[in-house]
Amino acid sequence: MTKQAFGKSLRLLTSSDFQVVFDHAPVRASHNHFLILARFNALDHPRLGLVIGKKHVRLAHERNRLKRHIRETFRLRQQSLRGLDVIVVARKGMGELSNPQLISQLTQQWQRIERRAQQQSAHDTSAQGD
RNA sequence: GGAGUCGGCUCGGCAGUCGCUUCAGUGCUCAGGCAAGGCUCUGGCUUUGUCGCGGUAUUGGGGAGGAAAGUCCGGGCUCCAUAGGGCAGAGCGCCAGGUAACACCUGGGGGGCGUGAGCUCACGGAAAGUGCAGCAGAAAGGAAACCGCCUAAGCGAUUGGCUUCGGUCGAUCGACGGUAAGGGUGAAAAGGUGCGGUAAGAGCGCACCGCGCAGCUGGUAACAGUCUGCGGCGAUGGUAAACCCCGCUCGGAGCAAGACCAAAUAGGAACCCAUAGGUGCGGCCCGCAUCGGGUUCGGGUAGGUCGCUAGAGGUGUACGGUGACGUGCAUCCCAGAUGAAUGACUGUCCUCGACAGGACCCGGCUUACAGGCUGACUCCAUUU
RNA sequence: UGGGGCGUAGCCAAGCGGUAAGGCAGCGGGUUUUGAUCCCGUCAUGCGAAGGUUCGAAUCCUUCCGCCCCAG
Repeated sequence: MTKQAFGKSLRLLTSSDFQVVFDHAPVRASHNHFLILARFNALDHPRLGLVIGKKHVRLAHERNRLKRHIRETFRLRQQSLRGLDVIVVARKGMGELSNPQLISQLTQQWQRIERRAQQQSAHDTSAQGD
């Protein structure tokens, strides 16, 4: 039951949190409507940050809709994103996506992030082992 | 029944699962405070009780809009001086009222539109002054005469009769004379129609309509009138969203205002005294503050807390008022986030769901918008 | 969220009540053996959009649209 909660601890809260991820994000997934940046943290849970610019999505209720869906998809697969700080950046045209399109594209990109994070951590541990 | 006008309300419903935020209660944990006791080298250490920031779990409440929007006006609130004086500048503009205030609202007047219910209008002043009107046109403002019309008087030319040779009576022509009817230009050329009048014409005269001024009456007033009198009306053309005049209103910035706690970092901050000069306070001046000197120690970025929601508040009711609204009483508490919350999924029903998301708060205006419910009224048709 | 500014041809722009200058680019032509230079002509719809004031609006007023900047 507690596995799928989404409280304050699962979010990036300060601009320094954001800056750390922007400065060095080894895991990335790019899509032509949005971009996901991720970096390992020292915690046993993931954290999410959102950057939805007014430039790219003009209307406030559209921005809210995007944020809700991003948070929802993140919430439902937070177990597999364990140990990552993630930022989702909106690009132009994201607001034109319908809800089903948005959800399918988001889940695709989350899967890519998970695979790359696994590869990365496997590489790190083997390197440490050597 | 059809067509239409003006309002008011509402913004998918229900069930289940997983989530977000806030408030309250409870359990656990815990920075720390307080009280009492014990030990002690008088620094402290420790036990119990109690309060309890924060975290977490759980239970139960609350959780976007009519436009939350544009930021176009008006306020509250905060700081700047207590928000003051003058100039400059800006806004508003039929009248009366409502209001915290307004550019809003209500009622009334006037113009325009509609058969009507109704709708609509930045609607003070051009008889204080300055300016503007390209092109066209003769002329664009207290003017002028291009074409045209006229030849009565007067003037000039030619000429005839009469003559006492001074003139006098005619004819024809002219425009240097008269005219503003008509033509033409323009957005605009200075009352209209008819009759009279005249050489031709003209408010030149008259009638009716229109206009202006004064009075009277009604109305708080704007204004109105089958009212009375006067004025022929080239008095007084248009433009003030041109300058301007008149009347009224306005100090500036904004919650990223501002107050408090407070790592880092830099050296300053508070109080008293002095006030020439510099700087700041809204554009300027007045005015005020500060820089300067002395004395005393705290100051403040990241971050956090407050401001932050009980209010010109909602609902009901009684009374006053044509109404906007006001007053009294009763009752209710109805978002308060801060990397920023109302969602997702499943099922189901229907009329298949528009525009769209609070960020200090209110009152308006404007713009966007799929529907649904409902009240009052108008016109047309028809039935009984 | 609050505050401020700007929209004139493909680009850079002047004009701010009276038929919208100018430059670059483009197109057509001329000069030249060819090219560059130079000369001439051209850009039917254009003043961000819609209303209003005015005889007349890019210009004045109102509302809307788009873009940019500043304040953490």
